[in-house]
Amino acid sequence: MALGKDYATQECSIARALEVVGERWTLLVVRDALYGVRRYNDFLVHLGIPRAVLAARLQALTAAGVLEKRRYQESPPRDEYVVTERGRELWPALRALGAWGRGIPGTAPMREFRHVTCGSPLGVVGECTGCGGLVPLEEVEMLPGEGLDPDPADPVSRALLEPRRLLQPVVTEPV
Amino acid sequence: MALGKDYATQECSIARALEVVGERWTLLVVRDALYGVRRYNDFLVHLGIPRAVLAARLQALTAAGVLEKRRYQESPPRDEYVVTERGRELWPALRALGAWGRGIPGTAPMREFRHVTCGSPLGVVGECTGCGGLVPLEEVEMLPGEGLDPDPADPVSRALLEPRRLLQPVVTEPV
DNA sequence: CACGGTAGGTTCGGTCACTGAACCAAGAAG
DNA sequence: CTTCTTGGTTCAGTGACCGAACCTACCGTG
Repeated sequence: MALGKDYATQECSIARALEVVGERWTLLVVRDALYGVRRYNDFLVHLGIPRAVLAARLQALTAAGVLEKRRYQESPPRDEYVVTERGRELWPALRALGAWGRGIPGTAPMREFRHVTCGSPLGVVGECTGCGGLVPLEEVEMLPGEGLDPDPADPVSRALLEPRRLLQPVVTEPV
Repeated sequence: MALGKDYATQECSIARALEVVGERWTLLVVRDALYGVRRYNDFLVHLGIPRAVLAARLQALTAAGVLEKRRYQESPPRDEYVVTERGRELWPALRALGAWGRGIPGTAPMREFRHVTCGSPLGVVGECTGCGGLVPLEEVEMLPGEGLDPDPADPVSRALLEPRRLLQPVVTEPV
């Protein structure tokens, strides 16, 4: 959103959160990071975001402490972006937004989320409807819903078709 | 964000939610509406938003079913914007974002939220830490926090300094 | 060593949304 | 008849976003 000037005058935690994650694409980048996407190229093909914007968002999120840039191989040097604890704390907000988005008319649910240790579906804010408490991200299982394209073009979407845990790194198998 | 083209290709409830509430200012308008702000002029002075943008957002939110335009006096004809049930369902998402925003370093908490019938503070997603369940918006009491300017310029901010329930209409007493 | 491929960017011109200020209109108040 | 209030619309300027092209290491192959 390029907020700075205006939102800064808002005396509100919501406005300050939006200063960090309120710009276009930013929350979708965080969503993908929580789904296990880590590499520049994977974000790129999965989101369909302009390269310059992606670079700016990754840098801003890293500066905000939501992502962490980490060298995963030396030769050739390659970095990946991993969500930090601070980034994981955005899960309830993303989950609530997603739950709200499901209520938009004329659409089928895209993904289902389950507490893997007890099998119950998640509530609107990521709590377990079975055992009641907030579910650690590692115990959240993501399953494809009926609204999802069964044969997507990009390899990241294909990898995300499998039932999988949150945060589990996406591996894009070569075509 | 003016999403349309790009986000439409995203197969994700979060992306679809952001199509509706992801543009600049939109979530802050909804926040104000949940706080009890209803009139064009009150949104204007409280948010410091350009008039054209406010008009566009109010119209878009009304079209999306988040707000409802309602005639509150006939002569002269005056309308107010009231949150619908669909709009109230955004509260968990806003609450989660606000809770996350409180964790941004270098800031004091702006507002506190309490379950008025039992006095316990609200958790990160609007649940009651005392009695456990999700709290109906009418039972949420909002109190000023230490980070809040004790003598703000605009009448809406002054009205929101008082402890008050969510959704309770803001009355801007004449100066 | 030339050549092509991959990962991760930067640069650049065009477009579109946001911004602030000015203007407009219907009624009420004086 | 003039001014004030409420709720807007119009308009020029600016800045963010867009897609495409280009750049830089490095690797693998012949």
